[in-house]
Amino acid sequence: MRHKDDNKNEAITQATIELLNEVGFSEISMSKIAKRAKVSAATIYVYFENKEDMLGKMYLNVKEKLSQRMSHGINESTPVKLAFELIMRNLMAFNLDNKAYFMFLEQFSTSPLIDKLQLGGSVSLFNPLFELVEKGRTEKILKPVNTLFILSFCYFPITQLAKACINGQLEINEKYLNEVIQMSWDAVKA
Amino acid sequence: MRHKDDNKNEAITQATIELLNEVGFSEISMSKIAKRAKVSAATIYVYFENKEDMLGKMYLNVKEKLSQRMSHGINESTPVKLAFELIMRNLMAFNLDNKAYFMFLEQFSTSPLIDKLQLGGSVSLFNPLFELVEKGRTEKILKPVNTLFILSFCYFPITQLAKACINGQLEINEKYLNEVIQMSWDAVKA
Amino acid sequence: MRHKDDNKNEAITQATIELLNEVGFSEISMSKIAKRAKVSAATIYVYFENKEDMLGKMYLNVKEKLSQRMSHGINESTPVKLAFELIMRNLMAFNLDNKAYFMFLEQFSTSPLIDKLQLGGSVSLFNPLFELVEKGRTEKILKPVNTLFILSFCYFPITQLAKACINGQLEINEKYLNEVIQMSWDAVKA
Amino acid sequence: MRHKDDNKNEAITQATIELLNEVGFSEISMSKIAKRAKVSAATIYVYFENKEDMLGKMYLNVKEKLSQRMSHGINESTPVKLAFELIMRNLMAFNLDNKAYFMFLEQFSTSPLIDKLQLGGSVSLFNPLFELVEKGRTEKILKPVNTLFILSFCYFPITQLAKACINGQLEINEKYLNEVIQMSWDAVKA
DNA sequence: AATGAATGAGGTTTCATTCAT
DNA sequence: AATGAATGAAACCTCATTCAT
Repeated sequence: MRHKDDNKNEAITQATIELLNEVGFSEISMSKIAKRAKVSAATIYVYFENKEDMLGKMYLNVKEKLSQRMSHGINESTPVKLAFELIMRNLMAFNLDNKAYFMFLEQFSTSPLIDKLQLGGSVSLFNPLFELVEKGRTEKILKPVNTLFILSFCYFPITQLAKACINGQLEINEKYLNEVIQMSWDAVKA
Repeated sequence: MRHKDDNKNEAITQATIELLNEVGFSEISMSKIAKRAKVSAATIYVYFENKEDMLGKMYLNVKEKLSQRMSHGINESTPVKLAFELIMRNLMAFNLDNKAYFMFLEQFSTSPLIDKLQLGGSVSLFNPLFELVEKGRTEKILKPVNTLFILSFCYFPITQLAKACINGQLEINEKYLNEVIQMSWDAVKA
Repeated sequence: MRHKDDNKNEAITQATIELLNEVGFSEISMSKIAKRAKVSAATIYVYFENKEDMLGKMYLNVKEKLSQRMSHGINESTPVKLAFELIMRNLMAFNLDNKAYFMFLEQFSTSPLIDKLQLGGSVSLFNPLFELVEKGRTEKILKPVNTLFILSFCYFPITQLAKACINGQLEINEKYLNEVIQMSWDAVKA
Repeated sequence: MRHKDDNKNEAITQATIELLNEVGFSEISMSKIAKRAKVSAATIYVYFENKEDMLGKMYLNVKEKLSQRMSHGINESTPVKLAFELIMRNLMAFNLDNKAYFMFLEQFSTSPLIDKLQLGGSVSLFNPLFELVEKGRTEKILKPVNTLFILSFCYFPITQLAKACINGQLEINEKYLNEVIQMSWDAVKA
């Protein structure tokens, strides 16, 4: 038998994410993906059970990539405030470096598919950060509010900045980044 | 000539928004919409040019509804801080009262369709609020940052709270609402 | 709106039955049927829900045709023996006059589809004849055995003769017909 | 070179016959067969040239099994009437003991495949019995009619009884068996 | 011998849209 | 205005088969 060709799997994933960015959920199709990935449409079904399975696996895959990048350079001894800033910088960097992944996640996370496939809420993305928040709260550095709120202020404002930069509404800019980080910090700090 | 029947138009809109919430962009179709709205698929083409035209018009329609509700009870003499709080409360109320509209907007706003149809970014949503931010800035009540940032902190955190409530992750709760409003205010205040 | 075109329905039915005779269950396809019937494949779905629905409805349709022809010229006053002979002659005539219908029924009646669609056993074909058998039995003209057995001897031997004629194994022949009728009668008579 | 594995061959045959019974000609496929037989689809092509070849060989194989069982316990000195009865009992026993084989034969024998593969009519099944009929006719025990007719009355009525039993329309029953044998004998005896 | 990978062809069905009434 | 009929195009997916190991 032949080996499974990692290039094919990768080509399919890449093609899917690109297409989803270009045309959206309503217009992607297995044959368009196959054509872009330069494989037969039937080949996709060697790697994935069906379209849903494919999209679901890709979502988990990309979310994992973001998740790892997000906590890069942070460990349990990192001071809370610094960690908070680093997470936001990591997020910004990931989103700008991986525009397609980023937009894919944005689109997927608002789609009913996520519930249908029971791929969990966006919360799970933050799993490695829960301890950090807990620590910040006991040290009275962070506000004594629901962890979800803290994480929201960490994730969404910076994500909006990234989107504005990608759309061309705003130029990418260290000053902007610092402003948003400061604002988010003001929101969550005790 | 007979009149176009507003009931039919409304039924089509309602059916589309419901379906988009239930199954997502990849699974809606003109015939499913027609069946749900209890009209013939051909009837949809009496009211809209084609599928894209239909979705685009609905998006503008719903966005307008949200936009109006958002600035409800606010005028140029409303103090900045109060106005900020009212906007957030209005947003929360709209999202919870109009779950389907809300989720429709969320889904649409991340889709490439929005660029294709040139329906403008989410900025336009805030048009009536630009003056308010300007005023806050000159009065040194708000931070001297890009208006987009101020509005981001006004819109996204509360929206995430609404989503968490709708998903059942959090119960709806005046305390939560106050906490998020306070956090957002801390972010934007000078 | 347009009228439903009876010609189209008929063309689809005819094409299906012909093809099933020519290539069998494993090789018919909706697109082959459409091509032969000179309609779009999508048009078939205007008339039938899906392939199974289509085949099932055709089966009932053809079975009804056979059923009616079978009891042609017979009423409650027809003497049992004559009626028995007439039924067999009617069957033979139907099968030879409607080779395609006949082979379609033969093929369908051995297929698992018939159970899946719950189209009833071949018994129902004989509904109008049950009374006749009952009468024959009370008059002690027929053997006092299960009605199913009587009907079996009425239906299957003559059907085999028809098949042999169609296959070219035997020429069609009044003598043969009489022989089989006589044999069947010897089997069922008291 | 390794030997072909009889177990695999057997598993493939078994899987095919089971599936044909369960879903019919229109729904079997090489991959379903492979999955059921727990081999790779490619393995089937080690044993058979292609799908048609496979089905054809299986048909001949199963028909041979039935053919042998049918004349079990009979030799040239067996009296005609007894032989006739034994054949019918053998048939009944085979069909009930080998439901899947039986239904497979029924389904295959009405399919156009049988002509396409030129696997001969059902006549060949009776090859070993032709002499018996000849003998019966010269001894004036059987009616002086076409051999095909005699064999029809031997095969089809009892087969219908078997089918009715398998379908659950009738319980299996020595009395029923005797009745049908008697009826068939009345049909063929001089 | 045995098999997972790979695929072009084709399967069934639904699509968005137009037509005729 | 409203709609059932009709359809070419395209959707997802499975098919029988071959290839490379």
